[in-house]
Amino acid sequence: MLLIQNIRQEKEAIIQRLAKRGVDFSELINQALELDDSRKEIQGKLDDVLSQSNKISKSIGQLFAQKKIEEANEMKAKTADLKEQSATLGEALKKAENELQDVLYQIPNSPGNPVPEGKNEEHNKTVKVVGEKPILTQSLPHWELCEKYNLIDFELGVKITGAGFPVYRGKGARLQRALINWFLDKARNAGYEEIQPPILINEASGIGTGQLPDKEGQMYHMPVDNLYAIPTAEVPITNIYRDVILKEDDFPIKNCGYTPCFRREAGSYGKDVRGLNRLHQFDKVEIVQLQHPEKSYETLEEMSDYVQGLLQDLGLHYRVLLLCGGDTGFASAMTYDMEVWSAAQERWLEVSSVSNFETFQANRLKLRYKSTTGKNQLAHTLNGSALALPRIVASILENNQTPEGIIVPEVLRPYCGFDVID
RNA sequence: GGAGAAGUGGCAGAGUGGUCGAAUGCACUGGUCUUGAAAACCAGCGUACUGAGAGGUACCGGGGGUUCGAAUCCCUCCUUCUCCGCCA
Repeated sequence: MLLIQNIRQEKEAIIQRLAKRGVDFSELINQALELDDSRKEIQGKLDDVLSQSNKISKSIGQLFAQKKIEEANEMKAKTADLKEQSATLGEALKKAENELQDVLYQIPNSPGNPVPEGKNEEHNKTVKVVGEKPILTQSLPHWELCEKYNLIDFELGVKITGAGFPVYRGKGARLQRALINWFLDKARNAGYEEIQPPILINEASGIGTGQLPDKEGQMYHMPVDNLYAIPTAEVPITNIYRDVILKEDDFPIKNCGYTPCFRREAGSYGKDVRGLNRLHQFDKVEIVQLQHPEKSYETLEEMSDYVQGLLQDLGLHYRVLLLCGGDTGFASAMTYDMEVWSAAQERWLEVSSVSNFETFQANRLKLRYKSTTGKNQLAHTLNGSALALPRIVASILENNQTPEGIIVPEVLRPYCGFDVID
């Protein structure tokens, strides 16, 4: 959520930056400002009324103390009108606040300066391409490789749960575990504290990171206890810092965590969701940083470099995209996507997304820090996948296939306990 | 799941209807003193909205109610603790 104070101060600049998303938000912005004006006006009136009635109440107390019962009762009569006014104004205030919030919830984060203008993925900017397309003597897609080597059984998952819930087995399961451990060890070596959060969250947490109230359809919901299955570890980990006031020298806070992730992915079908490309349940190691506003873009680069280091270690051919305004997520100010080349599918697969949310999440979370001047200010939050497993597994399987079997990347061998999948 | 107790500022802990946004202690920050430190002493020390400012308003687990007035009374939800039951 954007800060109404910022919208007020830099209205035109924000409208301009938002326009990079390919949509004109000036109307909503104006609406927000008008609603905030009326909110202020109502609050001012309400405060006056309350102030008067507080004064009267106090004097009634004093009169009682002095045993001036009659005078006190006279004063009581005066409050009836004020009471009615404060009830009316109180309701009006609540309404104004809710309306303002509704409008603010509809406004996405305003893109950072380097973000290119554009409506969709066609306008994303390729920042970097690393490595080369592997030349394969055979090129089976990963779903065929999974079957051939008995690594992942998609049908079995359908039987147990439904489509999008694969069963990993044998070397397939071990490869999963190896990747998770290796990712976590790398993150720890890079200074991230490992977190094992709950994978079910309450409503307040969903609101804190912006999944609620709008995107509940994308999460699995357990109505009996009103809990949601997390779509990413970002949700529970970032919510650790909900309603928290940090000290300035706490920065940077670096957390990582492995969790399964659950996404309903309502509405996606077809070739794009074949095999591991899109799942309802998958594993991911997430990295999260809280940073001082002046350093968050530096940190975004650092996190992007970190994720790229993982891809390089795995020997994968990848590219880095700077997402254009229209393709940048609702809450993000700037996002890099890392895409790995899938040799058999002959397409790029998104394996990581690293974003700077600036104060957009922190505002909802009420995540602040006390600056050296003693003032509380919103912190910046960033996160990224490091990494999501399914597409990494797909790329490793496809790109490393040989007639003799699938060659396990060297860095994973100590974790897997085998060199080749055959 | 059953029975009981409790939730107050960073922590501890007073406060059971009226000058309580809240005593006191610890912690923290600044100052005096000191070559420096400690001790002692003095001062400051929650959050948010609003106002040019003085100030005003709200917040004592969350929500609702009673009252002229609620940290204090009532209802409800949540959480924690103790005992019992069940159980990885």
